[in-house]
Amino acid sequence: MEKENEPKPESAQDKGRPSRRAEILEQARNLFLDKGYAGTSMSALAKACGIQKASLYHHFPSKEALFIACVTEGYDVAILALREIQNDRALTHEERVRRALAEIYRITIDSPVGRMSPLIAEVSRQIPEVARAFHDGFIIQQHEIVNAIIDAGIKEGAFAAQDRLGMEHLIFGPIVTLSISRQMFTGLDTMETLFPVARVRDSHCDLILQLLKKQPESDSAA
Amino acid sequence: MEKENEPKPESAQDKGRPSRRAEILEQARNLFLDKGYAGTSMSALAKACGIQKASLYHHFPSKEALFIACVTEGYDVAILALREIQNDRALTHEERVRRALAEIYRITIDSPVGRMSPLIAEVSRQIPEVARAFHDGFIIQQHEIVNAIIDAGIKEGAFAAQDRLGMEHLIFGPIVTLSISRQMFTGLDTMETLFPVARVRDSHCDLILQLLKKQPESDSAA
DNA sequence: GCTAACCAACCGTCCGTTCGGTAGGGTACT
DNA sequence: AGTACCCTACCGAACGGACGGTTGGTTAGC
Repeated sequence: MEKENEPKPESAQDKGRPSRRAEILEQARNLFLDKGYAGTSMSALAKACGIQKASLYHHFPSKEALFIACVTEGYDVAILALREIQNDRALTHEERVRRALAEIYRITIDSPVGRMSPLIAEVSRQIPEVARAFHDGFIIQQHEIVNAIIDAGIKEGAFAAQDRLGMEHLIFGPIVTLSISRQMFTGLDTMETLFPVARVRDSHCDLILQLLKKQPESDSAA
Repeated sequence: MEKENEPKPESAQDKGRPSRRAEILEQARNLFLDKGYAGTSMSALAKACGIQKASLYHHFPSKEALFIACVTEGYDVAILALREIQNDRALTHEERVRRALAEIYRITIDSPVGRMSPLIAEVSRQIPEVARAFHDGFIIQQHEIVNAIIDAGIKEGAFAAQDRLGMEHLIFGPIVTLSISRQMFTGLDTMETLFPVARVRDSHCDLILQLLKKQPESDSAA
């Protein structure tokens, strides 16, 4: 029951039409994000797709396999956009940080993949491979790119050398938390006051650059 | 069905014994945090408490009411500890920030209430009052206290005036995200490398204080 | 005529909830 | 002292319905 989750031969989706499989995945992502994993039933998903429940099992062997596909298929393009910013030689170091930050905000708040953190936290105990895939394929990639961008700035003298781990958490922490807060507090009147994307993003970016551009405090050089 | 959720007369728990109601709440919190809302069944909860499922309905009118009690009962003490730090006149401004940060880390990562963000994100659409209660009783309180601590430092010239909204997100963002990441990636080998509580906390605190103690960049004076 | 795609109907299980009942401690009236 | 009564706490059993998953059969395009 645990070892039958081959990710499908993928041989039939190169036709021109959007393919039922892709539509199922999109509807499933919406439902999972809205109701959680256990709160989403295969019957409800079938109804949302306008097909019978049994037809879902033609495309995916189980609910679990379908969920894994939801998580693992889709963050490649997100990472690709970040890589392009990382390798864009026409940008200054500061501008590259600004672009990368803006892109991570876009990914984490607007795209389904970015909004899946609470969902993965929900199922991480029951389906550990989901956490592993999300970690290796998404989190690690993002952290590596940001580290490389900052390292390049330090090597060329544009940035001060701050503590690596602290800077990572200072960059990703506010973005992930903003995304989750906006999911939690959708509909509350104070949502746009406390969690406005554009204002937080700009202010966040300014503060990060203050830290990167300043001379370190003298202590803890290493 | 929505208006019968009075928090119980509370007249019978002043006996010496720990009260069944409190034990149900504790077990429920553990299960909800582990399996999610929809993933936690009343049968499993009853078994964890060592009583019959029907007995749960003697103490709580429904699963939903029980969950609301789980969220709303318990963060009073957490907020109280923060208030004490805020009002401790013996501390320097910098030391007060360090203590407050450390306390928020403790609350958010160690206490059940602090770890409930993904859970609330899961049910916020179906039970909006949970999100409202968590927001008003926990999030807003914490933000107010941190703002007051920083304002006091600014007023006495100890801190530079940084953008309020950005600083809030820079303070709470990494903590909440660290808590959720540690829940998501429990069991992964890189967990303690990428998300170690003590190291992140100390580095985070240093960086925040760098921003508070430095002179602002000259632009955007309010 | 083969096969991928789809469907109606169904399986056993578990869900949240309800019902009726009982054991026991406290009053209160006789 | 006896007993009738109530209340809290709990239990066993069952409810209707929804769950994830399966079956066997039909359709439609190559």
